[in-house]
Amino acid sequence: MRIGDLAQRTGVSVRSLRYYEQQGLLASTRTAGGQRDYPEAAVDRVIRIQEMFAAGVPSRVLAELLPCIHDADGTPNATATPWLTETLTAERDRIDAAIKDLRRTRALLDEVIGTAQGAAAAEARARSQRR
Amino acid sequence: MRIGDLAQRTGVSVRSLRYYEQQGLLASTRTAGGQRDYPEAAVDRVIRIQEMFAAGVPSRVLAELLPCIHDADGTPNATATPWLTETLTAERDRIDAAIKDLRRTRALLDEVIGTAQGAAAAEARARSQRR
DNA sequence: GTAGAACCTGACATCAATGTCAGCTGCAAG
DNA sequence: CTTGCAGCTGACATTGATGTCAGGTTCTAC
Repeated sequence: MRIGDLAQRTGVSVRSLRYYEQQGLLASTRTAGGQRDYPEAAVDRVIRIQEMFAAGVPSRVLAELLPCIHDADGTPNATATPWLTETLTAERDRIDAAIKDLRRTRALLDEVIGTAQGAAAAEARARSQRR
Repeated sequence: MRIGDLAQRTGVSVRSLRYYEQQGLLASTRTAGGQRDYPEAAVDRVIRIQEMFAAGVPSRVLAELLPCIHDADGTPNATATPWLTETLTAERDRIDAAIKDLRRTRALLDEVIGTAQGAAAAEARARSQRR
C-alpha cells in the first residue's frame, strides 16, 4: 500500500505518516524507486498511534511500547523492560486522572448547556405569552 | 491574595496566572503600586481553568464559558449565547470521544503491564528453580 | 532607610505534532 | 515520450501553554 492510500484509509495526513516513521513508530519497506510500501497491518497500527497520541503518550514512550503490544493482526511482540513498565504505570495513572478530569469537565459543560436551554425555553414561553 | 500565594495554593506557575489574565480568564484588582490582588474565589477558578485546559477546551471558548458557570463560591453568572451552546455541545462530544479513547488506551497499557509482570514472575520462578 | 524578596512588563525560547513550500524524482496512461 | 499526479527530502512555520531572562518597581522586615 502506498502512503497516500494509507493516509486516506486512516484519516492521517501523509506528513504525519512520514513523521511517525522518523520517530520509529511505523516501519515501511521501499520500492525500487524509493517509495514507501506499507503492509495491510499498518492501518491498525496508525490508528493505534493516533489513539496513543490523543491519550498524551509521548512518541518516545510510544516507540518502546509499540513492539510490546500484542497486535490483533498477529504481529509478533516483545516484552516490556522494567523501565517501560514503570513508565507505563505512571502513564496509566495519568490517564486515570485525565478521565476523571474529563468527566468533571463534561458535567460542567452539560450544566451550562442545560441552563442555557432552560433559559431559551423560558424565553420562548415569554414570547408566546406576549403574543 | 498576591500572585505568588495564588500560584502556591493552586500549583500553577506565576507565569501561567498572568497568561490567564491576558486571555481574559482571570480578573484581578491592582494595589496602589500596581500589583495584582486576587479574591479567595480565584483559587477555585484557577483550578477550573486548569481542568478545562486539560480537557482541551481552548482559551477562546473558555473565556466565554467561564462567566456562565454557576460558581460554587457564589460568583454571579451569565447565560450562554447560542453560539456558545453550539460550541459547547461540540466540545462535549469531543470530550466523550476522548474519554472513550482514553479507556481503550488504558486497557491497552494494562495489558502490556500485565504481560510484563507475568513474564517477570515466570522469570523469578525460573531463577528459583535453578537455585 | 536599606536589603532582599516578590512583583511588574515585554520579549524571546521551548515542545510536539502537524502544515506547507520548494525542488526534485518515480510511475502510469495516453 | 510526454504529461501529470504522487512521492521523496529538507527546511521553515504554526499553535498554545509555559519557561526564562532582563531591567525596573514595590513591598516587607529590620
